[in-house]
Amino acid sequence: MRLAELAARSGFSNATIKYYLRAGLLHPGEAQSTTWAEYDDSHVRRLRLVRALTEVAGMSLETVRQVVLAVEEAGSEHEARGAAQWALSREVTDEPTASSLVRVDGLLARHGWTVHADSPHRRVLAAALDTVEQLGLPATDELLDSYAQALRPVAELEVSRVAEAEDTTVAAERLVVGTLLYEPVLTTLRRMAHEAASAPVRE
Amino acid sequence: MRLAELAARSGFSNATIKYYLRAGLLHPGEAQSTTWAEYDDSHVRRLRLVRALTEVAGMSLETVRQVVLAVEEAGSEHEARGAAQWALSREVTDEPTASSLVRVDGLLARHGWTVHADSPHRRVLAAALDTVEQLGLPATDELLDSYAQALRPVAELEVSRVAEAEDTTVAAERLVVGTLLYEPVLTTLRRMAHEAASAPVRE
DNA sequence: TCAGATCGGAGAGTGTGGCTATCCAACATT
DNA sequence: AATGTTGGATAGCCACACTCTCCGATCTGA
Repeated sequence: MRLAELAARSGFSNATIKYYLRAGLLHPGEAQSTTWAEYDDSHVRRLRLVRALTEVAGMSLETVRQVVLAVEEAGSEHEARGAAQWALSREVTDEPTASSLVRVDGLLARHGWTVHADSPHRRVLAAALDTVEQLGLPATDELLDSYAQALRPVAELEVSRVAEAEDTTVAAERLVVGTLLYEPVLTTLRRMAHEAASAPVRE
Repeated sequence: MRLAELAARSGFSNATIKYYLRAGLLHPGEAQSTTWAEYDDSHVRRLRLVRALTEVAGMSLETVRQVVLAVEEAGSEHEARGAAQWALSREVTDEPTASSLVRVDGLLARHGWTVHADSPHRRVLAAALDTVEQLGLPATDELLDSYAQALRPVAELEVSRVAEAEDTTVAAERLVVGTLLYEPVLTTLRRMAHEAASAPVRE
């Protein structure tokens, strides 16, 4: 299909697709002549992915580009996971305090979770703990433990579903999409659970 | 304290604080004369809240403003919850499909959750389900049920902690801050759980 | 065959968000 | 009275995410 048809199918404007091509968010079509390039389903899927990551996950185009490149270059599911995690973790501006890092490591140890020592999540989580502490709402270990305990079966189910994927590229994409796109599902459900949990005292 | 001291204590620049005052993110200080206004701890706390909501929760200043106003005007915890939820829910551009709304309602019914019929979360969740479906990663009821089941005890613990608050304003603030600021904690823990759950197959 | 439409590509322009810098009159300080 | 600082208003700036305009090459219909 030509660019115009890709635009019609994806719902993006002609100009926006050109912009995404320039920005490296979309791989070029197969040039058939100077004025003719063939785009296929992979381009449609990519555009859907970009839309999902920007609109649902609220990511910037630059972050989307890094995630997309990481997924593309990954030769294995493991590699995809590592690259995607690096790309997904927000830049933590403030260095986390040592005490928060210790708390994170303690949490991991209590639950027997094996996480890479230089995994970005350790620092991201520690920084998040610092922030809530500064606002006078310190997270108790009890709360963190309940989070960890609740998430373990969920994570196992999710990982097992990703592992079913046929192809490496599909698996990598599924991993990233699943991690990111289910986050709004999870947080919205949590807010609903709050509403439900406080319902008895409602008017 | 004067504006300059508030700037020094909060870490924001003089100019930025003036900008926040204009934007309605920060309530004015008590004017002592034409060139002298008294700021207090409430201003320091507010600035910390703004920083937390923008930097950690990634919210726009306009959204922060709405949340802050909602919390300020709330006369009761219940009111604060309603106002905050309205403000917190992202603008859902696409209308959710009817079938997703049915799935959401089914989920709520299965778990006995009471949620307001016009709660924004129903539509937000349904729209999120539509999105993952479009990307070929449909959420099974099994997955949604496991999310809901995992989150219930967590939400109950969180709600009980908020209920301990002394003052209505403090309770409202705590509610919003808790809901929003613990989201990164939760999502980061989920990503860690993924890493831990797939560790056995790591190199 | 050839005039006009369409294509892909590149650069400049646009609008919004989040600050930042400059100016100003009023006041406080020495 | 001279100087410096304050709060308030206006305008400017920069990054992001497009969007518009132009261009030469090529495809298409009569």
